[in-house]
Amino acid sequence: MPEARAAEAVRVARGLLEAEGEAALSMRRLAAAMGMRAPSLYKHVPDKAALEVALIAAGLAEAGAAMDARRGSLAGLAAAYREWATAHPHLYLLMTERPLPRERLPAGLEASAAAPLLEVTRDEHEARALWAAAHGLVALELHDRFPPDADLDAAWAALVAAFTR
Amino acid sequence: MPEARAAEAVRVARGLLEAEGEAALSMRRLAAAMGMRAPSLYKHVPDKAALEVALIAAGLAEAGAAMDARRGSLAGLAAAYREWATAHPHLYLLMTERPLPRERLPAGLEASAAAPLLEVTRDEHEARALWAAAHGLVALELHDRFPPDADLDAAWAALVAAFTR
DNA sequence: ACCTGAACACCGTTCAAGT
DNA sequence: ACCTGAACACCGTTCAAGT
Repeated sequence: MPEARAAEAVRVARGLLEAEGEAALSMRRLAAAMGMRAPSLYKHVPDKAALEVALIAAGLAEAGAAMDARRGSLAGLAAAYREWATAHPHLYLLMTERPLPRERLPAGLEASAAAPLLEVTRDEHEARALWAAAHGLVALELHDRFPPDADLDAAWAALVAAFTR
Repeated sequence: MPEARAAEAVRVARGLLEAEGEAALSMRRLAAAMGMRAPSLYKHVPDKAALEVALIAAGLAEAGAAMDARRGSLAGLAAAYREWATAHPHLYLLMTERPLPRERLPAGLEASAAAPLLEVTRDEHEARALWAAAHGLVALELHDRFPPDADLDAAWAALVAAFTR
């Protein structure tokens, strides 16, 4: 897919998503931002799902790198996870609230994003539980599901404590 | 809101949501299922958001009751949470993936749904972390985000172990 | 009191037609 | 090769009009 104009579509799509949220990521809005009409987009990109796959892949790589930079400590990884997600809330939710399109993703991407967590846990099952816990805290925060007075720093500390010994 | 026809709208809306998912819960589909056109719905219900609030309130009450029935044991609560959520996947996601409309919800509903978790943890922060962990596992499962060969029973066991002592 | 069609401002996508 | 308008099958919502 990545001919010059397709790469531009992905770049502009990410800007729309991050700046204005999921609702702004429409083929009509994107086309307008590129100076064309929606049908023309289909000469450069197969469909909207392909655009989303490209955004998901980029997000996974970046989030993985952010965690890799804090490799080794559970508390550091948790902080890196929360920071990356809250810095890219709309992209984060796009990455986690639909099935992972594994066959359209670069080989090894999922595994390399998960590696820092596996390193810091006993086994894959504990790594899965830890990932889910971090995801749950982030997702509920991003969706404004906690009471307004909830102390989320304390909740993260409790999570880290639970998975430490 | 709950005049006879409004109550029917909520009932039929829940049927559509649970049977066919979020996309089926449209004002046009709902109206058709009730033998009318979409604009007529607005004589009985303020808007789609009000319908969703009614569904969320019902879901919270039911999930709370399911957990109340397994009060006391962390493992039992975790199992009750997972079972209720996977039995009502579309309603569960509707309940958790948007801000809680607290001012339109029956008083005390949120607190009573949270009570069984508070009972089994050290403090509110640990309760929050535990809820988030359970939510994360459920949400990632419902969205098909785990590898197809992931052992989710083992992940739930690891979660329970982490929060036990 | 209740329901309607028409309309408005949107979606993703296809396709014949224009340059 | 690239872009277009028109169309199709959808959204939530408003409103004047009908019974």
